Amino acid sequence: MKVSIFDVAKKAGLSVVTVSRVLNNAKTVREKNRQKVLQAMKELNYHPNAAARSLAKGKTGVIGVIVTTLQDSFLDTVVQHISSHLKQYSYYLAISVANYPTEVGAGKELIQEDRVDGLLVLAAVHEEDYVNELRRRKIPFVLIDCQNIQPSFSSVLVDNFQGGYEATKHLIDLGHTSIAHIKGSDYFLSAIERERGFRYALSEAGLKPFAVEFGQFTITSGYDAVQKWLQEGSLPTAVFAADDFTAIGVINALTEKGYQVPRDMSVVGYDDQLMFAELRPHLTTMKQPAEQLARHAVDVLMRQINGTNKRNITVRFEPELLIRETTAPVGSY
Amino acid sequence: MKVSIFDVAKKAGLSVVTVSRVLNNAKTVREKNRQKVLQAMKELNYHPNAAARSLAKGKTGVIGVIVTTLQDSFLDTVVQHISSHLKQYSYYLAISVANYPTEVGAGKELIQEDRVDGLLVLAAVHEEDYVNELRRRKIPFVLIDCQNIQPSFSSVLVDNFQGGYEATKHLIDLGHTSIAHIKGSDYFLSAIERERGFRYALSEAGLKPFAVEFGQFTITSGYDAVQKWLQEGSLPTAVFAADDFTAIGVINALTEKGYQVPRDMSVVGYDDQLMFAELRPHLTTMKQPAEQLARHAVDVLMRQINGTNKRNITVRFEPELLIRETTAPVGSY
DNA sequence: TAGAAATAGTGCCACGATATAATAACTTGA
DNA sequence: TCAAGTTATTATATCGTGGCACTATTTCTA
Repeated sequence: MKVSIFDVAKKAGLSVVTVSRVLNNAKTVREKNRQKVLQAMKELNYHPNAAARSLAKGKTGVIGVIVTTLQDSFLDTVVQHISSHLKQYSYYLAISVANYPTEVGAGKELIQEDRVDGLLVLAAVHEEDYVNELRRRKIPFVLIDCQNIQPSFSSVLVDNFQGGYEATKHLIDLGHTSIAHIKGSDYFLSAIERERGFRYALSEAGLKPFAVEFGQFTITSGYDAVQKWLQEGSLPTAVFAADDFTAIGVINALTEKGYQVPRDMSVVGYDDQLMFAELRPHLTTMKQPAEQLARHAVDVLMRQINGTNKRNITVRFEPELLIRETTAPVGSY
Repeated sequence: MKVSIFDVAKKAGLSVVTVSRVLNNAKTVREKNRQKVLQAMKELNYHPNAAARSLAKGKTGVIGVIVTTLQDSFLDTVVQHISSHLKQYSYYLAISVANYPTEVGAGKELIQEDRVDGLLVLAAVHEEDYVNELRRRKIPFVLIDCQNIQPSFSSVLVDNFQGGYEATKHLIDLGHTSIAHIKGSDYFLSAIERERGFRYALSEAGLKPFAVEFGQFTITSGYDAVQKWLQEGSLPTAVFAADDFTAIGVINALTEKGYQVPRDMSVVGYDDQLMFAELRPHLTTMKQPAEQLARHAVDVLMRQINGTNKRNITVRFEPELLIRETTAPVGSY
């Protein structure tokens, strides 16, 4: 029923081994025979069985991706790029949605049963234990946008301090002096770093924050901050929000009260979430280089798997400021 | 180095077969011995090798999911539910992001190399050929929210006609008589069905549409429709938007021009996209039962794989109207 | 306590490919 | 033309597990 390598060999009038050679691009096959084999494979519509191959080679051709949620366009984008980039290496993608904090040991089974040759860990939070386990088992892995920046791990991430700094600098350059920040959850290093960048930019300019509000990367965070300021009686002229959700919340609250952005307030977000791309006014935001991140992570992982990697390195990419419609020079209206 | 079933057998003082029996939950193992085996497995931290198992059993324990994009919260949610529901069956998830229309034969390799035991096809558009190929190869599959409703395929979907009908009925019940619809791309059956539901509800009430505008499930679609109406000089009092993005675009355009929702216009969306859940005013929308959909699809697929499924059935779920803040009785302000 | 039923164990092959090492077939040069 | 060297091919063992057909042992039942 099922065509195996034997059938191909028979049809081509050669041995199984020769067929295997062709499959694995071994050099020592006469061109004429190679053609015969290819022809036979085609006619029989033969495709090697992955399980048998894995068993014999000790490699699966599968990469596992551990991700806490798919409900985030930045992560989705990264995953999508990982997927397409892996294809170039003829690798497949197995996804384990971790659902933190319920499942801490996500993807464990993938490793234990030797289902994957390597792992990409996305945006994990408390990954130390997990990662040490991987290390102990000698499973190649690369951390993407994780907090753990131990130099002994392969890791790619985006410079959040720089992002916070640039976003704030942009507002300062527009002449704003009354600038607030709405933080992300302190739980995430990214939030802490962005705040640090914010504070640094201000102090560099000899300014003090109008306010620094708590938030959790949600629309509500931005909405509530504005409510609070209104109740207290005064608004800043500019806000650096820890992410696009927060920024949208800010704009939403302002619009609802009859204020306009950027006339009454300039707002900068973070992430360039696709879903908000079309909302008016178009959001000025910090874009993270998802594709670069994905590509680099995959490349590094592949080198680790092939053993051609010398040492582990943390690579830091720069975010990019996208100036759109929610920021304007102070008092320009 | 690597622990195999032999090591476990040795440690437990039993034969390999008995260990294998324990692994496969065969009945004929004395409880005492089963414990001995489990104990040995634990101590050695043994886990069966997936490749060897697949090869021997002819099953992989992996389900493939074909999806066109991860940038949609409805699909994401479905995938996430699939993932967690599969765990109950001890199955893993391999994802193939199709990127329609570039890659039509997505996931082909998954099948050809016997990497999966079955497939879940999400929201495919022109899947006839693809699906026929699956059928020919006798790969179990279930279509989720696909257009193809041939009764000979297993398929689960949400009743879009009903959704369109209910959304519109809600507006009619609120007293609206000037109701418009902004369509989704005609390309999708879901869009066509929702429009049909819309028209049916109106005609049932003896009403005519204020307008039916073209759209493509985007924020811009909604935004542009409002712009157009404003230019033409009059607005409907209510709008049924083909999806939440469109609805957000409508609200966005209105707010920008100083109109308020629902004071000046009632708006109903479709999908209950998570990302908009916190936006004010909270969107009245049609929620699709993502979890039910995922659960049922997985169950059916499992039954197909186990051969306990008699015949293929199309199951249609009902969407649910979530009345929130963007709809109000006509003239209530 | 015999006999039936449940439980364990043995050994061998299959699964579909690759690795290894031995063998065969070509080249090449003097 | 033939030995030496190189390239191509093949037979066989192997990867880790499950299936099968029996046999051996233990436990339960009447």
